Amino acid sequence: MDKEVELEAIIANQIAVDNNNLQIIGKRFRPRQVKKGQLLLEAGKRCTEMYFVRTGYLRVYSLVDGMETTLWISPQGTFITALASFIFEEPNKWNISAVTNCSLSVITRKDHFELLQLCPKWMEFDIALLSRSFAMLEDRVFAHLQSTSKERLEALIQNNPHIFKYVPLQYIASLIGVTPETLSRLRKKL
Amino acid sequence: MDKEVELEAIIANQIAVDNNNLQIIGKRFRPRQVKKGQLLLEAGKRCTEMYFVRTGYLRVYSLVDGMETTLWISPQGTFITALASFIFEEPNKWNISAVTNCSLSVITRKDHFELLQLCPKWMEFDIALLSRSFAMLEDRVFAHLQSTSKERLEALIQNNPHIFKYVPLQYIASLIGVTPETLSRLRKKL
DNA sequence: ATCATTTCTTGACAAATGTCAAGTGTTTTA
DNA sequence: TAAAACACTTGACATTTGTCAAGAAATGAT
Repeated sequence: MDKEVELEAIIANQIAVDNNNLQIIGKRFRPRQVKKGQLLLEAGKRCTEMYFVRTGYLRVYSLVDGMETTLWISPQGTFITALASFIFEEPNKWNISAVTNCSLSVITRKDHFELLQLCPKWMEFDIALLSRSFAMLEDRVFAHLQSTSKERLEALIQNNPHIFKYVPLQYIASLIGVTPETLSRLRKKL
Repeated sequence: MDKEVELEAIIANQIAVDNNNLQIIGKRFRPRQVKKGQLLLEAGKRCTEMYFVRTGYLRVYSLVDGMETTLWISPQGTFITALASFIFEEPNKWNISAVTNCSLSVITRKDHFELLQLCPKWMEFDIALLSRSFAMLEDRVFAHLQSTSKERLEALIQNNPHIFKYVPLQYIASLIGVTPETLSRLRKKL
Protein backbone atom coordinates (compact mmCIF):
# COMPACT_ATOMS: atom_id res chain seq x y z
CA MET A 1 0.00 0.00 0.00
CA ASP A 2 1.32 3.44 -0.92
CA LYS A 3 1.86 6.12 1.69
CA GLU A 4 -1.20 8.25 2.42
CA VAL A 5 -1.46 11.65 0.73
CA GLU A 6 -2.72 14.41 2.99
CA LEU A 7 -5.53 16.74 1.99
CA GLU A 8 -3.80 19.73 3.53
CA ALA A 9 -0.61 19.14 1.53
CA ILE A 10 -2.54 19.01 -1.75
CA ILE A 11 -4.43 22.23 -0.96
CA ALA A 12 -1.30 24.09 0.17
CA ASN A 13 0.35 22.96 -3.02
CA GLN A 14 -2.33 24.65 -5.16
CA ILE A 15 -3.03 27.93 -3.37
CA ALA A 16 -1.33 30.22 -0.84
CA VAL A 17 -2.95 29.36 2.50
CA ASP A 18 -1.97 29.54 6.18
CA ASN A 19 -2.22 26.76 8.76
CA ASN A 20 -5.25 28.30 10.40
CA ASN A 21 -7.30 28.11 7.20
CA LEU A 22 -5.98 24.63 6.44
CA GLN A 23 -7.28 23.51 9.82
CA ILE A 24 -10.69 25.11 9.27
CA ILE A 25 -10.96 23.25 5.98
CA GLY A 26 -9.51 19.96 7.23
CA LYS A 27 -11.95 19.80 10.12
CA ARG A 28 -14.88 19.54 7.72
CA PHE A 29 -13.56 16.31 6.23
CA ARG A 30 -14.22 12.93 7.84
CA PRO A 31 -11.97 9.91 7.30
CA ARG A 32 -13.51 6.79 5.75
CA GLN A 33 -12.10 3.40 4.82
CA VAL A 34 -13.66 1.52 1.91
CA LYS A 35 -13.01 -2.01 0.72
CA LYS A 36 -12.17 -3.01 -2.84
CA GLY A 37 -15.35 -3.28 -4.88
CA GLN A 38 -17.47 -1.22 -2.50
CA LEU A 39 -20.03 1.09 -4.11
CA LEU A 40 -19.88 4.69 -2.84
CA LEU A 41 -22.49 6.22 -5.12
CA GLU A 42 -25.15 4.63 -7.28
CA ALA A 43 -26.52 6.06 -10.53
CA GLY A 44 -29.96 7.60 -10.03
CA LYS A 45 -29.31 8.62 -6.42
CA ARG A 46 -28.28 12.13 -5.37
CA CYS A 47 -24.63 12.70 -4.70
CA THR A 48 -24.19 14.40 -1.32
CA GLU A 49 -20.49 13.84 -0.75
CA MET A 50 -17.17 14.77 -2.27
CA TYR A 51 -14.23 12.43 -1.84
CA PHE A 52 -10.55 13.04 -1.47
CA VAL A 53 -8.47 9.92 -2.10
CA ARG A 54 -5.69 9.52 0.49
CA THR A 55 -4.71 6.08 -0.81
CA GLY A 56 -6.10 3.74 -3.46
CA TYR A 57 -8.21 4.24 -6.58
CA LEU A 58 -11.83 5.18 -7.06
CA ARG A 59 -13.61 4.62 -10.35
CA VAL A 60 -16.43 6.62 -11.95
CA TYR A 61 -18.42 4.57 -14.44
CA SER A 62 -21.77 4.21 -16.09
CA LEU A 63 -23.70 0.98 -16.43
CA VAL A 64 -26.00 0.79 -19.47
CA ASP A 65 -27.52 -2.49 -20.67
CA GLY A 66 -25.07 -4.44 -18.54
CA MET A 67 -22.15 -2.66 -20.18
CA GLU A 68 -19.79 -0.65 -18.01
CA THR A 69 -18.05 2.45 -19.30
CA THR A 70 -15.29 3.83 -17.12
CA LEU A 71 -15.31 7.61 -17.29
CA TRP A 72 -12.59 8.32 -14.81
CA ILE A 73 -10.09 6.72 -12.43
CA SER A 74 -9.36 8.85 -9.39
CA PRO A 75 -5.95 8.08 -7.93
CA GLN A 76 -4.34 9.07 -4.67
CA GLY A 77 -4.22 12.80 -4.04
CA THR A 78 -7.25 13.72 -6.16
CA PHE A 79 -10.82 14.86 -5.45
CA ILE A 80 -13.83 13.17 -6.95
CA THR A 81 -17.59 13.59 -6.89
CA ALA A 82 -20.55 13.48 -9.27
CA LEU A 83 -20.33 17.21 -9.80
CA ALA A 84 -23.64 18.16 -11.40
CA SER A 85 -25.53 16.13 -8.80
CA PHE A 86 -23.40 17.43 -5.93
CA ILE A 87 -23.84 21.08 -6.93
CA PHE A 88 -27.39 21.18 -8.30
CA GLU A 89 -28.90 18.30 -6.31
CA GLU A 90 -29.92 16.54 -9.49
CA PRO A 91 -30.12 12.77 -9.74
CA ASN A 92 -26.70 11.56 -10.70
CA LYS A 93 -25.69 9.52 -13.76
CA TRP A 94 -22.57 7.75 -12.58
CA ASN A 95 -21.55 5.02 -10.22
CA ILE A 96 -18.52 5.52 -8.03
CA SER A 97 -16.82 2.47 -6.59
CA ALA A 98 -13.50 1.45 -5.10
CA VAL A 99 -11.05 -0.29 -7.43
CA THR A 100 -8.79 -1.09 -4.47
CA ASN A 101 -9.08 -0.71 -0.73
CA CYS A 102 -9.13 3.04 -0.18
CA SER A 103 -8.55 5.51 2.55
CA LEU A 104 -10.68 8.59 1.92
CA SER A 105 -11.46 12.01 3.35
CA VAL A 106 -15.11 12.89 2.88
CA ILE A 107 -16.89 16.24 2.90
CA THR A 108 -20.67 16.54 2.71
CA ARG A 109 -22.48 18.90 0.38
CA LYS A 110 -23.75 20.86 3.37
CA ASP A 111 -20.28 21.29 4.84
CA HIS A 112 -18.84 22.19 1.45
CA PHE A 113 -21.32 25.02 0.91
CA GLU A 114 -20.97 26.28 4.48
CA LEU A 115 -17.23 26.29 4.00
CA LEU A 116 -17.55 28.23 0.73
CA GLN A 117 -19.36 31.02 2.64
CA LEU A 118 -17.11 30.85 5.67
CA CYS A 119 -13.67 30.43 4.22
CA PRO A 120 -12.59 32.40 1.13
CA LYS A 121 -9.57 30.15 0.81
CA TRP A 122 -11.84 27.16 0.26
CA MET A 123 -13.68 29.16 -2.38
CA GLU A 124 -10.39 29.98 -4.04
CA PHE A 125 -9.34 26.35 -3.96
CA ASP A 126 -12.71 25.20 -5.26
CA ILE A 127 -12.59 27.51 -8.27
CA ALA A 128 -9.01 26.41 -8.99
CA LEU A 129 -10.00 22.74 -8.66
CA LEU A 130 -12.98 23.20 -10.96
CA SER A 131 -10.91 25.10 -13.51
CA ARG A 132 -8.13 22.51 -13.52
CA SER A 133 -10.63 19.69 -13.84
CA PHE A 134 -12.34 21.53 -16.67
CA ALA A 135 -9.06 21.97 -18.52
CA MET A 136 -8.25 18.29 -18.04
CA LEU A 137 -11.58 17.24 -19.50
CA GLU A 138 -11.07 19.66 -22.37
CA ASP A 139 -7.74 18.01 -23.13
CA ARG A 140 -9.42 14.64 -22.98
CA VAL A 141 -12.11 15.64 -25.46
CA PHE A 142 -9.39 17.02 -27.69
CA ALA A 143 -7.51 13.72 -27.47
CA HIS A 144 -10.58 11.93 -28.81
CA LEU A 145 -10.97 14.40 -31.66
CA GLN A 146 -7.37 14.58 -32.69
CA SER A 147 -5.33 11.60 -31.42
CA THR A 148 -5.34 7.90 -32.20
CA SER A 149 -6.06 5.36 -29.47
CA LYS A 150 -2.40 4.39 -29.52
CA GLU A 151 -1.52 8.00 -28.72
CA ARG A 152 -4.12 8.15 -25.94
CA LEU A 153 -2.62 5.01 -24.44
CA GLU A 154 0.90 6.43 -24.63
CA ALA A 155 -0.26 9.63 -22.95
CA LEU A 156 -1.85 7.64 -20.14
CA ILE A 157 1.31 5.59 -19.64
CA GLN A 158 3.25 8.86 -19.59
CA ASN A 159 0.98 10.72 -17.17
CA ASN A 160 -0.45 7.96 -14.95
CA PRO A 161 1.97 5.03 -15.12
CA HIS A 162 1.02 3.85 -11.62
CA ILE A 163 -2.58 3.01 -12.53
CA PHE A 164 -1.35 0.09 -14.66
CA LYS A 165 -0.13 -1.57 -11.47
CA TYR A 166 -3.46 -1.48 -9.62
CA VAL A 167 -6.30 -0.96 -12.09
CA PRO A 168 -7.61 -3.86 -14.25
CA LEU A 169 -6.86 -3.39 -17.93
CA GLN A 170 -10.50 -3.65 -18.92
CA TYR A 171 -11.19 -0.41 -17.00
CA ILE A 172 -8.21 1.27 -18.61
CA ALA A 173 -9.41 0.14 -22.05
CA SER A 174 -12.79 1.73 -21.42
CA LEU A 175 -11.11 4.87 -20.08
CA ILE A 176 -9.29 5.49 -23.37
CA GLY A 177 -12.27 4.41 -25.43
CA VAL A 178 -11.35 1.00 -26.85
CA THR A 179 -12.30 -2.62 -26.19
CA PRO A 180 -10.09 -4.79 -23.96
CA GLU A 181 -9.06 -6.75 -27.08
CA THR A 182 -7.84 -3.61 -28.80
CA LEU A 183 -5.97 -2.46 -25.70
CA SER A 184 -4.28 -5.83 -25.53
CA ARG A 185 -3.14 -5.46 -29.14
CA LEU A 186 -2.01 -1.87 -28.68
CA ARG A 187 0.08 -2.85 -25.68
CA LYS A 188 1.79 -5.57 -27.67
CA LYS A 189 2.98 -2.95 -30.14
CA LEU A 190 4.68 -0.76 -27.50
CA MET B 1 -29.60 37.53 -38.23
CA ASP B 2 -31.21 36.14 -35.09
CA LYS B 3 -32.46 38.39 -32.32
CA GLU B 4 -29.82 39.31 -29.73
CA VAL B 5 -29.76 37.36 -26.49
CA GLU B 6 -29.18 39.50 -23.41
CA LEU B 7 -26.57 38.65 -20.82
CA GLU B 8 -28.85 39.67 -17.98
CA ALA B 9 -31.62 37.34 -19.14
CA ILE B 10 -29.25 34.37 -19.24
CA ILE B 11 -27.92 35.10 -15.75
CA ALA B 12 -31.37 35.63 -14.26
CA ASN B 13 -32.40 32.36 -15.83
CA GLN B 14 -29.70 30.45 -13.96
CA ILE B 15 -29.69 31.99 -10.50
CA ALA B 16 -31.98 34.07 -8.28
CA VAL B 17 -30.74 37.64 -8.67
CA ASP B 18 -32.24 41.14 -8.36
CA ASN B 19 -32.00 43.97 -10.88
CA ASN B 20 -29.46 45.85 -8.80
CA ASN B 21 -26.98 42.97 -8.94
CA LEU B 22 -27.74 42.39 -12.62
CA GLN B 23 -26.79 45.99 -13.29
CA ILE B 24 -23.55 45.73 -11.30
CA ILE B 25 -22.60 42.69 -13.34
CA GLY B 26 -23.80 44.03 -16.68
CA LYS B 27 -21.77 47.22 -16.29
CA ARG B 28 -18.51 45.24 -16.32
CA PHE B 29 -19.21 43.91 -19.81
CA ARG B 30 -18.36 45.91 -22.94
CA PRO B 31 -20.10 45.37 -26.25
CA ARG B 32 -18.01 44.32 -29.25
CA GLN B 33 -18.83 43.53 -32.86
CA VAL B 34 -16.66 41.04 -34.74
CA LYS B 35 -16.70 40.10 -38.42
CA LYS B 36 -16.90 36.58 -39.78
CA GLY B 37 -13.47 34.98 -39.73
CA GLN B 38 -11.96 37.42 -37.25
CA LEU B 39 -9.52 35.94 -34.74
CA LEU B 40 -10.28 36.84 -31.11
CA LEU B 41 -7.60 34.77 -29.41
CA GLU B 42 -4.48 33.15 -30.80
CA ALA B 43 -2.85 29.99 -29.44
CA GLY B 44 0.25 30.79 -27.40
CA LYS B 45 -1.02 34.17 -26.20
CA ARG B 46 -2.61 34.74 -22.79
CA CYS B 47 -6.36 34.88 -22.67
CA THR B 48 -7.46 37.99 -20.80
CA GLU B 49 -11.11 38.14 -21.80
CA MET B 50 -14.27 36.12 -21.47
CA TYR B 51 -16.93 36.41 -24.15
CA PHE B 52 -20.68 36.23 -24.02
CA VAL B 53 -22.25 35.63 -27.44
CA ARG B 54 -25.29 37.85 -28.03
CA THR B 55 -25.64 36.76 -31.66
CA GLY B 56 -23.61 34.53 -33.95
CA TYR B 57 -21.16 31.69 -33.44
CA LEU B 58 -17.65 31.60 -32.04
CA ARG B 59 -15.38 28.62 -32.59
CA VAL B 60 -12.63 27.23 -30.37
CA TYR B 61 -10.07 25.21 -32.29
CA SER B 62 -6.51 24.04 -32.32
CA LEU B 63 -4.17 24.27 -35.28
CA VAL B 64 -1.47 21.57 -35.40
CA ASP B 65 0.62 20.87 -38.51
CA GLY B 66 -1.84 22.84 -40.60
CA MET B 67 -4.71 20.68 -39.36
CA GLU B 68 -7.57 22.35 -37.54
CA THR B 69 -9.49 20.56 -34.80
CA THR B 70 -12.67 22.24 -33.66
CA LEU B 71 -13.12 21.72 -29.93
CA TRP B 72 -16.24 23.74 -29.42
CA ILE B 73 -18.80 25.92 -31.15
CA SER B 74 -20.22 28.63 -28.92
CA PRO B 75 -23.68 29.70 -30.04
CA GLN B 76 -25.84 32.63 -29.04
CA GLY B 77 -26.51 32.89 -25.32
CA THR B 78 -23.33 31.11 -24.15
CA PHE B 79 -20.08 32.15 -22.49
CA ILE B 80 -16.71 31.23 -23.86
CA THR B 81 -13.08 31.73 -22.93
CA ALA B 82 -9.83 29.76 -22.80
CA LEU B 83 -10.43 28.87 -19.19
CA ALA B 84 -7.07 27.63 -17.93
CA SER B 85 -5.34 30.62 -19.48
CA PHE B 86 -7.99 33.06 -18.27
CA ILE B 87 -7.88 31.79 -14.66
CA PHE B 88 -4.22 30.88 -14.18
CA GLU B 89 -2.65 33.31 -16.67
CA GLU B 90 -0.98 30.46 -18.52
CA PRO B 91 -0.27 30.63 -22.24
CA ASN B 92 -3.34 29.33 -23.99
CA LYS B 93 -3.65 26.36 -26.35
CA TRP B 94 -6.65 27.28 -28.44
CA ASN B 95 -7.64 29.73 -31.11
CA ILE B 96 -11.00 31.46 -30.88
CA SER B 97 -12.48 32.95 -34.01
CA ALA B 98 -15.83 34.10 -35.36
CA VAL B 99 -17.69 31.64 -37.60
CA THR B 100 -20.23 34.34 -38.45
CA ASN B 101 -20.53 38.05 -37.75
CA CYS B 102 -21.01 38.24 -34.00
CA SER B 103 -22.27 40.63 -31.43
CA LEU B 104 -20.45 40.00 -28.15
CA SER B 105 -20.33 41.20 -24.56
CA VAL B 106 -16.79 41.11 -23.24
CA ILE B 107 -15.46 41.07 -19.68
CA THR B 108 -11.76 41.35 -18.87
CA ARG B 109 -9.96 39.02 -16.47
CA LYS B 110 -9.38 41.96 -14.13
CA ASP B 111 -13.04 42.95 -14.06
CA HIS B 112 -14.10 39.33 -13.62
CA PHE B 113 -11.93 38.85 -10.53
CA GLU B 114 -12.94 42.21 -9.07
CA LEU B 115 -16.55 41.26 -9.61
CA LEU B 116 -16.02 37.90 -7.89
CA GLN B 117 -14.86 39.75 -4.74
CA LEU B 118 -17.46 42.47 -5.00
CA CYS B 119 -20.60 40.63 -5.98
CA PRO B 120 -21.47 37.25 -4.42
CA LYS B 121 -24.10 36.76 -7.10
CA TRP B 122 -21.43 36.79 -9.76
CA MET B 123 -19.50 34.23 -7.73
CA GLU B 124 -22.60 32.08 -7.51
CA PHE B 125 -23.19 32.38 -11.23
CA ASP B 126 -19.56 31.63 -12.00
CA ILE B 127 -19.55 28.41 -9.98
CA ALA B 128 -22.81 27.34 -11.60
CA LEU B 129 -21.43 28.14 -15.07
CA LEU B 130 -18.24 26.21 -14.38
CA SER B 131 -20.15 23.24 -12.99
CA ARG B 132 -22.56 23.12 -15.94
CA SER B 133 -19.70 23.39 -18.40
CA PHE B 134 -17.86 20.64 -16.56
CA ALA B 135 -20.88 18.35 -16.71
CA MET B 136 -21.28 19.06 -20.42
CA LEU B 137 -17.66 18.15 -21.10
CA GLU B 138 -18.08 15.01 -19.01
CA ASP B 139 -21.04 14.00 -21.16
CA ARG B 140 -18.97 14.66 -24.23
CA VAL B 141 -16.11 12.47 -23.07
CA PHE B 142 -18.67 9.79 -22.25
CA ALA B 143 -20.12 10.07 -25.76
CA HIS B 144 -16.69 9.31 -27.19
CA LEU B 145 -16.23 6.32 -24.91
CA GLN B 146 -19.64 4.81 -25.33
CA SER B 147 -21.45 6.10 -28.44
CA THR B 148 -20.84 5.69 -32.15
CA SER B 149 -20.18 8.70 -34.33
CA LYS B 150 -23.66 8.27 -35.81
CA GLU B 151 -25.09 8.61 -32.30
CA ARG B 152 -22.96 11.66 -31.58
CA LEU B 153 -24.24 13.25 -34.77
CA GLU B 154 -27.85 12.47 -33.87
CA ALA B 155 -27.33 13.98 -30.41
CA LEU B 156 -25.91 17.15 -31.95
CA ILE B 157 -28.84 17.43 -34.37
CA GLN B 158 -31.16 16.94 -31.41
CA ASN B 159 -29.50 19.43 -29.06
CA ASN B 160 -28.08 22.06 -31.44
CA PRO B 161 -30.06 21.86 -34.67
CA HIS B 162 -29.47 25.54 -35.44
CA ILE B 163 -25.71 25.18 -35.86
CA PHE B 164 -26.24 23.20 -39.06
CA LYS B 165 -27.68 26.34 -40.61
CA TYR B 166 -24.70 28.60 -39.93
CA VAL B 167 -21.64 26.48 -39.24
CA PRO B 168 -19.69 24.79 -42.10
CA LEU B 169 -19.97 21.00 -42.00
CA GLN B 170 -16.20 20.55 -41.84
CA TYR B 171 -16.20 22.21 -38.41
CA ILE B 172 -19.10 20.07 -37.27
CA ALA B 173 -17.29 16.94 -38.47
CA SER B 174 -14.27 17.85 -36.40
CA LEU B 175 -16.49 18.66 -33.42
CA ILE B 176 -17.90 15.13 -33.30
CA GLY B 177 -14.54 13.58 -34.13
CA VAL B 178 -14.82 12.39 -37.73
CA THR B 179 -13.54 13.50 -41.13
CA PRO B 180 -15.76 15.61 -43.41
CA GLU B 181 -16.11 12.59 -45.70
CA THR B 182 -17.44 10.42 -42.90
CA LEU B 183 -19.87 13.14 -41.77
CA SER B 184 -21.14 13.39 -45.32
CA ARG B 185 -21.80 9.65 -45.37
CA LEU B 186 -23.41 9.62 -41.95
CA ARG B 187 -25.76 12.41 -43.01
CA LYS B 188 -26.83 10.46 -46.05
CA LYS B 189 -27.99 7.65 -43.81
CA LEU B 190 -30.28 9.84 -41.65
C1' DA C 1 -24.19 37.35 -64.00
C1' DT C 2 -19.77 35.02 -64.37
C1' DC C 3 -15.62 33.26 -62.79
C1' DA C 4 -12.86 31.73 -59.07
C1' DT C 5 -12.70 29.80 -54.74
C1' DT C 6 -14.26 27.12 -51.28
C1' DT C 7 -17.08 23.47 -49.49
C1' DC C 8 -19.29 19.23 -49.88
C1' DT C 9 -20.05 14.60 -51.82
C1' DT C 10 -18.82 10.25 -53.83
C1' DG C 11 -15.97 6.19 -55.07
C1' DA C 12 -12.18 2.98 -54.38
C1' DC C 13 -9.25 1.14 -51.38
C1' DA C 14 -6.41 0.71 -46.99
C1' DA C 15 -6.09 0.81 -42.05
C1' DA C 16 -8.04 0.55 -37.55
C1' DT C 17 -11.21 -1.30 -34.51
C1' DG C 18 -15.11 -4.21 -33.03
C1' DT C 19 -17.15 -8.82 -32.36
C1' DC C 20 -17.18 -13.49 -31.29
C1' DA C 21 -15.03 -17.58 -29.81
C1' DA C 22 -11.45 -20.13 -27.85
C1' DG C 23 -7.72 -20.65 -24.94
C1' DT C 24 -4.37 -19.15 -21.29
C1' DG C 25 -3.26 -17.06 -17.09
C1' DT C 26 -4.42 -15.15 -12.60
C1' DT C 27 -7.04 -14.40 -8.43
C1' DT C 28 -10.51 -15.66 -5.12
C1' DT C 29 -12.69 -18.58 -2.09
C1' DA C 30 -14.36 -22.55 0.11
C1' DT D 1 -4.83 -26.60 -2.47
C1' DA D 2 -8.36 -27.34 -5.79
C1' DA D 3 -12.14 -25.60 -8.12
C1' DA D 4 -14.44 -21.74 -9.70
C1' DA D 5 -14.53 -17.24 -11.19
C1' DC D 6 -12.47 -13.65 -13.40
C1' DA D 7 -9.10 -11.24 -16.44
C1' DC D 8 -6.31 -11.15 -20.33
C1' DT D 9 -4.71 -12.59 -24.95
C1' DT D 10 -5.07 -14.30 -29.58
C1' DG D 11 -7.15 -15.47 -34.11
C1' DA D 12 -10.60 -14.93 -37.77
C1' DC D 13 -13.58 -12.10 -39.78
C1' DA D 14 -16.98 -8.06 -40.23
C1' DT D 15 -17.68 -3.23 -39.78
C1' DT D 16 -16.35 1.37 -39.46
C1' DT D 17 -13.56 4.98 -40.60
C1' DG D 18 -9.65 7.25 -42.86
C1' DT D 19 -7.18 8.61 -47.12
C1' DC D 20 -6.75 10.15 -51.64
C1' DA D 21 -8.63 11.71 -55.87
C1' DA D 22 -12.22 13.47 -58.66
C1' DG D 23 -16.30 15.86 -59.46
C1' DA D 24 -20.59 18.53 -58.02
C1' DA D 25 -22.55 22.22 -55.49
C1' DA D 26 -22.48 26.43 -53.10
C1' DT D 27 -20.46 30.82 -52.04
C1' DG D 28 -18.03 35.12 -52.77
C1' DA D 29 -15.86 38.69 -55.54
C1' DT D 30 -15.59 41.53 -59.46
